[in-house]
Amino acid sequence: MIAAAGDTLVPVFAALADETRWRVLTELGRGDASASALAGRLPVTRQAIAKHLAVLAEAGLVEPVRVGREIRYRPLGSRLDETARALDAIGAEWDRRLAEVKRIAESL
Amino acid sequence: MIAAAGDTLVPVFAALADETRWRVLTELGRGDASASALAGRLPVTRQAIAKHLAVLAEAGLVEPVRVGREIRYRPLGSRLDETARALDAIGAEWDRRLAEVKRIAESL
DNA sequence: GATCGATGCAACTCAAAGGTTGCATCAATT
DNA sequence: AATTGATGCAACCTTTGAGTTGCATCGATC
Repeated sequence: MIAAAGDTLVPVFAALADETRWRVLTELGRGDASASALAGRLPVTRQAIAKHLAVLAEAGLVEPVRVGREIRYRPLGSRLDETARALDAIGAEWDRRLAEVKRIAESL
Repeated sequence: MIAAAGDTLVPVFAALADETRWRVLTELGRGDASASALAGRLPVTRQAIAKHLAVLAEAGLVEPVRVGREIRYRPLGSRLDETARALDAIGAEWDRRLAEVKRIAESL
């Protein structure tokens, strides 16, 4: 089960591993916004924002919503929830193994 | 609160955003191991493994344990737990905002 | 239908990161 | 003390990714 981590999770972590993308996500957390709108609030060009949004969309963290002639992006919590559960499971397994090692060590 | 994500979390995500590091973590999940031991099981050199372990240790995901003349590494669940909780909180906030938007939209 | 604001695509630069080879060093055992 | 297996450091190569500029295109409004 832990081996399945690499399949879908790595792109999500890669998407979350960039400071600028977090600023994008934080802005989107205040309300859906287009690439052009985001470019007005962050110190990077619109094209850079567009690339970041593509990465985030590919990872399933945001969703494009067409509004008139612009495309707004909406943050999706579901993928974050899945990721959180996966991390919880792995962390718990590590802790379980560590506890077992300690138990055996103490029983000597 | 969501702005605090970038401070400690980004290095963790960066550490988890690499396929090889997941293979290292998976191996460590089977039991503590040294860089040399891991190099024997994975298709990369010992130096590459050492770099990965340094990244993982810097992120607080593994911990070095000296055993005789070798240094074994142990996976730590605590940092994963923290990360999972942070993701949960952010995801919940997004969902809350989305629900509110929908509620307002329906009340028109 | 002309215009204006928005997105889309392509080529380019630059720095960071994964990986390698080679050599130095350190600690435990004999 | 000599040896052997392990870690540590440094230089180097190559690929990836963030960011830019420039131009093309598309869609809504006037």
